[in-house]
Amino acid sequence: MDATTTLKNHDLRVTKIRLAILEALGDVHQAKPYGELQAALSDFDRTTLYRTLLALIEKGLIHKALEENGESYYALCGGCTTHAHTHDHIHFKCNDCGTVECLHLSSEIGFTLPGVAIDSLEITAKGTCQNCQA
Amino acid sequence: MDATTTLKNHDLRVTKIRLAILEALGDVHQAKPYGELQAALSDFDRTTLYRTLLALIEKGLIHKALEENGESYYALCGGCTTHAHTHDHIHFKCNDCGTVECLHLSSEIGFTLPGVAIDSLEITAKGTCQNCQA
DNA sequence: TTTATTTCTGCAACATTGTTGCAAATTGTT
DNA sequence: AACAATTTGCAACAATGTTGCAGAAATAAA
Repeated sequence: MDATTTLKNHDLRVTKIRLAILEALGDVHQAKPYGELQAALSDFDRTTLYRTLLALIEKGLIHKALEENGESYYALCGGCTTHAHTHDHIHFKCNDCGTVECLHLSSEIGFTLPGVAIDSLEITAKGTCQNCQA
Repeated sequence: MDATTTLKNHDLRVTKIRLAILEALGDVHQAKPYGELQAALSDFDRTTLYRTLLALIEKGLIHKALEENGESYYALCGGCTTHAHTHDHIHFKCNDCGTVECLHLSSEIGFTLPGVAIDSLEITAKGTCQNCQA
């Protein structure tokens, strides 16, 4: 499915920056930091990028994978909709190359906290990715 | 153990803002957002607060519990040292009252990701805390 | 395809947090 | 009390987040 169709399916008009963002995010399993996106999309206004990211998040096309040192990382969603974000995955950041990946978990992580009702769970693992292991 | 002793034990000079930060963080199990700290410590310069937080983190007295919407949440460490941060806990944020708690896990969370070497793990759960459940 | 309507974009402007350099003030030590 | 080492406050700037608004662009309607 191409980006144009994806946008239409998600109730979004097809515009240059939206197509550009979807293309820039490219790989479904890799999150990109805001700074990198802005550099890649420097033709567009910063405000527009900001608002477009918000719109894409709201419609369930992308999600904020991670926030670190004041910078947000964004990634395409695999199967999220406006009403149901199914993020049964964890984010892994390689301390070496800085790559942030969205990985699916083979097994469910289950645990309870006494007294509290858990709605959502975010797991961020850090370490060394396969490529960076000498 | 009082704050003055704690600072000395951690190789830090005893200054007003450091005592004030430790006091402001108060409860070991609750993380406070930067904005709240700044408001509580408005007598001090913002830069000083910033640098002091860095110093306290480096010496293992406090840790950054969570980063959300560009704001960092800080909490006292329970048993961290300069060289060994033992954060075998998760952070829980109540969507109702906004409270962020550092909770210890009763059981270890164990899982592996194919190919990668995991160094650290951060888990943030969101939901409704005990107080906010009607 | 032209027009109308809705939405999006770019610009200006400002708030907040992060960050560094430097001189003056403070702390711990002798 | 004097000294050396740190720390603080101020100034200054970078980056990100955020809003309002007018002009531009995209879709819907004629």
